[in-house]
Amino acid sequence: MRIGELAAQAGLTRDTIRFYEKIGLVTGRRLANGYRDFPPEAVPWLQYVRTAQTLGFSLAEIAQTGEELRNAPDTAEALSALFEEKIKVIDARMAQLAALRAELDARVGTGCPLRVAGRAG
Amino acid sequence: MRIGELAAQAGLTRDTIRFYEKIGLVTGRRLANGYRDFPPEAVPWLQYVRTAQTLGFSLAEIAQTGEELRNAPDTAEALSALFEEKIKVIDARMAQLAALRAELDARVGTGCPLRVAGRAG
DNA sequence: CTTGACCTTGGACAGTACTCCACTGTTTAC
DNA sequence: GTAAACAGTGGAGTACTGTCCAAGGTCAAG
Repeated sequence: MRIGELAAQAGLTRDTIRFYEKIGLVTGRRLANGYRDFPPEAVPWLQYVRTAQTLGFSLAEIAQTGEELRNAPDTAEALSALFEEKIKVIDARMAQLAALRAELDARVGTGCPLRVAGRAG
Repeated sequence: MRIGELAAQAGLTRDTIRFYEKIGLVTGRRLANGYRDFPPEAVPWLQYVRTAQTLGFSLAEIAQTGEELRNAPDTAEALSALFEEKIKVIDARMAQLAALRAELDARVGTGCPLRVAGRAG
């Protein structure tokens, strides 16, 4: 598919996709006329990019994930290991969020001003 | 306390703290000689800032939270409302994380390449 | 009174992630 | 064939979040 359609389906602008291509976040071949031609998988991939991004991963990190996936041997194990690694990161982040949530929750109903308790130091 | 001590205790550089002061993220008074003088609460506050930041909140958002807290009437209700609002944001973010985690978890053990399933659009 | 550690300011620079623009080429519809 | 919609490139500009530097002021110790 061409860049306009990908942009529409992924909810991005053409400029953003060109930028993503420049930094290696998406790859596509070129048609004879010079137009970019993206595979259909680019759509869910860009959606994944968006998700990962809102979770605090930089585009460089996400691009590297994609790179690793492309370079990984076709064994399912490589993919599984990568996914498990990501899951660990996510779990850590969720724990952080839970801690912050508990902080705030404890303060609801009290007049206690903003002082983050816990390991100060 | 002066900027150097605050920087050491908060694990930041003096430049970063000056930058934070410039954007209203921390406030302090000035000594007669022009030196900044921060209250002890600045330490846990900056730790909170760090936490909130890694969770995806921009410095502007965090600064606004601090602002609202300072401007809030001294009723505990205002604080509670603010905290509850933040909790909602955190819950939403955690839900996102959980969704992504489930995505990845489902793919562990399968050879399924990176295609984010679900509401493709 | 000098030295060194600390502080001040202003401004330049950097990395990330876009966003916009001008100018040009290609395809599609009429 | 012409206009509209789409595509290409290169480069400038923006917002955020710092980071570094130069030139200088302040303070405690010796």
